Amino acid sequence: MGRTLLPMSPAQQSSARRPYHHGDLRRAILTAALDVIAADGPSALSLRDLARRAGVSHAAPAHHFKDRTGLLTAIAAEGFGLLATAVIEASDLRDAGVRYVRFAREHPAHFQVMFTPELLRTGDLELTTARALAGDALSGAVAALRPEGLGIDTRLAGVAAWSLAHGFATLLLGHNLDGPIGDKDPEEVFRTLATTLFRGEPTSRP
Amino acid sequence: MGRTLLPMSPAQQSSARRPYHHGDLRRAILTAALDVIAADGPSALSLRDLARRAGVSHAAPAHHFKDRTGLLTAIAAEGFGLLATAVIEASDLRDAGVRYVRFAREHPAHFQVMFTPELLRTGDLELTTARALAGDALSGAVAALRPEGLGIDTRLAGVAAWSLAHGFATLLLGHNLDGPIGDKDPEEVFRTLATTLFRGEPTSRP
DNA sequence: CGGCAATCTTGTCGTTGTCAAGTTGGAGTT
DNA sequence: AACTCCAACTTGACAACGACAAGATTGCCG
Repeated sequence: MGRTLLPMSPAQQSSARRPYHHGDLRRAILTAALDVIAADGPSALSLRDLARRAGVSHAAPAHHFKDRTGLLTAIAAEGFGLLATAVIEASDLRDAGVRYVRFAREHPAHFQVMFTPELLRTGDLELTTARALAGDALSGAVAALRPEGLGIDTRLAGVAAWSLAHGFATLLLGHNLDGPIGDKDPEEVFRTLATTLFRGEPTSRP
Repeated sequence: MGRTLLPMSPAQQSSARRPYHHGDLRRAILTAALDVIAADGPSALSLRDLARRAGVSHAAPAHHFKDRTGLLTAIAAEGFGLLATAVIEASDLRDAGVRYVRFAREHPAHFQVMFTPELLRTGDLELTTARALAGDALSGAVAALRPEGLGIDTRLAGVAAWSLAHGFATLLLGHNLDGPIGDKDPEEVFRTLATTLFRGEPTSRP
C-alpha cells in the first residue's frame, strides 16, 4: 500500500523511488482519509497515519490542509459539490431523493463528514459556497414539484422530502435498515417509499 | 463548575473537602460527558478532562467504563432506554414520531452517540438489550397504525416513519432546518408534516 | 476486629496534533 | 546558464491524550 508506482502525471516529475515532491499529495491524503473514514469513522482519522500511508513526513499534510479540521472541511466541501452535481440533474423530486440516497451510499465518508458540523471550520468559504450550491439544487427539485396547487406549502414539502431522504440515508449507512429491508435494493425501496408518501396514496384507510 | 459542595447522598460519606471516594463518580462522569458532547460533539470528549471536572485523578474514569468506547457505549445504552420509555407510551404512530423528535431535542448527546456505531462497543450486552427495547417500542407504534388495510406493507411503513422522524431530528440537531422552519416549534412542524404525509392527503393536485 | 474487594491514585509509555525552523527543488526571470 | 524565490516537504520539539500496571485508601461484611 501507500505510494503508487504507476506512471504519473507530469507533476509527478523525474526519476526514482522517493521524489522530494510527492506530485499530488493533496489528493492522496484526501483519498486515504476517505478510506479511513468510510471504514472506521472520522474519529479514527489520524494525520500522521495518513502521512505514513502517503509515504511523507508527519507534518506534510498540514501544509495542504492546515490542520485536522481543515482536512475534514475540505472533504465536506468536496462532498457538497458532488451532491450538487448529482441532484441538479434530477428529473423530479422523487428522483432527487433517490440520487440523494445514492450519493450517501457511494460517498459514505463525504456524507458523514458533511453532516457533522462540529468537525468542520464554520465559515470556511469553499464549504459555504459548496453547501449553498447543494442547497439550491435541492430547492430546485422541491420547487419543481408543482408550480401551484400544493397541498402543503413548498417550504414544508421541502423539509418533509429532505427529512425522509436524509433519514433513510443516515439509517442505511448506520446499518439500521439491514433488518427491515433485507437484501432489497435500497434505492428501489426508497423510490417506493417516496412514491407512496408523496403521491398521496393513503397508508391507511378507515 | 467541578465538584459540587451541596449536601449529598449518604454515599457521599463523611466529612471534608476531598473524600477518597467520590460518592457517585459514575454518574458525575456521565453527566459531564453529556455536557461536553452536546456542546462540541463526541470527538471533543477526553477522559482526562472529565476526570478533572469531577475532581478525581486521570485514571479514575477507567474503573467505571474501562475505556473511552466503554463510556460512549454506556451513554448509548442509557439513551436507548430513555427513548424506549418515551416512545412506549405514545398514543399512535404520529405521536411516537413527535416523541422521537422531542427525545432528540432533549437528549442531543445521547441521540448523537446512539447513532454513531463506530464509537460503540459492538455486542455490548446492556447496549444490545436497550436497543432491542427501543426497537420494540417503535415497532409497536408502527403496528398500531391500522390492524389491517394498510396501503403499503407494515415493514415499509415502519421504515418510512422512522426515516422521516430520524431525518427530521438529525437535520434539526445539525441546525440544518434553522432556515426553513425559522422559530416555529419543531415538534409542531413535525406533527404537521407527519399528518400530511401519513394521512394520505396529496402534496400536489393535478 | 480483621480482611477483602471496590474505588481511586500515581507513574509511565506510545501516539497524536500542532507549531517552529530548516531543506529541497523546480519554475521563471534575466 | 546562473540566480532567485517560493511552494512543497522535513526535522525536531512539546503538551495532551488513552491505556496499562501497580499501589494506596476505604467502607463493608463477616
